[in-house]
Amino acid sequence: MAEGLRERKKRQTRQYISDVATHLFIERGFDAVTVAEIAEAANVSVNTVYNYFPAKEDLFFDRSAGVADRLARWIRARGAGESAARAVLRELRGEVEAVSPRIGLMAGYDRFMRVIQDAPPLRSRLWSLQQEIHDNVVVALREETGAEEGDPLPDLMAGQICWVHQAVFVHIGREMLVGREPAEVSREVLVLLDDIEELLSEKVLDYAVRAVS
Amino acid sequence: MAEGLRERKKRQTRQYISDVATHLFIERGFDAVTVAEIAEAANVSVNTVYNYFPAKEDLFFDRSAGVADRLARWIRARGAGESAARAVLRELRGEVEAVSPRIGLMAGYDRFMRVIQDAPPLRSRLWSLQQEIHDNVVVALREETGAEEGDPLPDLMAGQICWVHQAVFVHIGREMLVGREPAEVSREVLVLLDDIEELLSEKVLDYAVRAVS
DNA sequence: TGAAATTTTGCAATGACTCCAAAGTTTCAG
DNA sequence: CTGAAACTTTGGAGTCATTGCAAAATTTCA
Repeated sequence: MAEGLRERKKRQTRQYISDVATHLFIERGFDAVTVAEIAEAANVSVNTVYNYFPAKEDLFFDRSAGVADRLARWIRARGAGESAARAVLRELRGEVEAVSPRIGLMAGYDRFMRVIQDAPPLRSRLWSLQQEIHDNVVVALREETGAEEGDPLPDLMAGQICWVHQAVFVHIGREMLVGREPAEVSREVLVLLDDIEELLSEKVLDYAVRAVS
Repeated sequence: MAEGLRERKKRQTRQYISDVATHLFIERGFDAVTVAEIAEAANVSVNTVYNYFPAKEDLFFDRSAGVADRLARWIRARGAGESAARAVLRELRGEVEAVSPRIGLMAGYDRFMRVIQDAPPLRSRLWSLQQEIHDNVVVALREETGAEEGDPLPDLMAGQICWVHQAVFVHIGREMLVGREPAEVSREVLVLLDDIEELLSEKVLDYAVRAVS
């Protein structure tokens, strides 16, 4: 089954609603846009909006699907002889470096941040996203290290690793909000990543090293 | 001026409303209690409730005033030759040890956690509380170390220090939710604190050491 | 004791979100 | 091609948090 008309239509509708909403939010702010307005602008009923999105905040974060297990994925995909933390550091560096060439990726990121900045509900959502990331990392670490049931270590390690990720993005967000240039920010973040790595203990940097096959 | 009748009454009313609300939340859960019910149970109008508390969640967290600057206070009050991180570790140990004798302090803490557990809005509030704590720590560290304007170190260090605090409380919360005995949990947390300390790098443990007078 | 300051309250309104049953569409077997 | 089954969209009514406003009650103090 390729994909029925029904499926395709649903996905399009969903995408369209989310796009329209995001546009409106960026234009006028999260609070200043009512769900009713979004529905009207997207040519659907309010109920349809709620059919796709459980809450208003989800309209804004729809594009961030796949973010929740980023770190866990990176960890599982780490190379032989590489630890969980080092894998995450490497991937982060890669991602940040990849921005310089294609700066376009970050265009508009500041307006995006601005919306979040002054909408408490959106910030809450970001936090629960962090929580999800953390939980996924814990699961990954448990599986990768075969830690015992009550072992608190995977949890602590996940905390450290997620902290790295979070520190980077909070920093990026802050800089973008102040209007810094993407290229400059990306260069600066590479330095930050070095600082961060220096702050991690050997224990953390060497946790969950994948056996060299 | 000692304190007018008006002031006293206000404080009593506030306290009473919050108490009534907390009781109801613990009895039936956050969602299952409407602000109107709380108002009625406290013999005030709904508007009066909103006079004192900006949002429903604040009714539950009113008692946690003073929590926001705990860490910052601990850091500022650290002893000569002691670093910020070590001060926090010491205070945390002290607090945890102090629980064993007076176990009463933690009675009911599990029901308290339960309410938070299944009320997303309450969890959000906890997160913003963490954020407040973090921000206060950053300010404290900046002042104590005289770090330069753009120096990202205080922020990173604050992240590590707050992580310690958070790890401890998340752990306590989880254990209490599972119905563990307070005394047992407290003993276990002391071990956890050792694990945590071992995970911190020297850099973190030795940041912002107060000069020996 | 009475006017000024402050708090409490009632009323009305907005907006997010839920429930339900009535259309409207799409799918698919016959 | 056709009609019933499955699914989506919609309208409408209702709950609840939260806000704004002006009247009513209370407290303060000269």
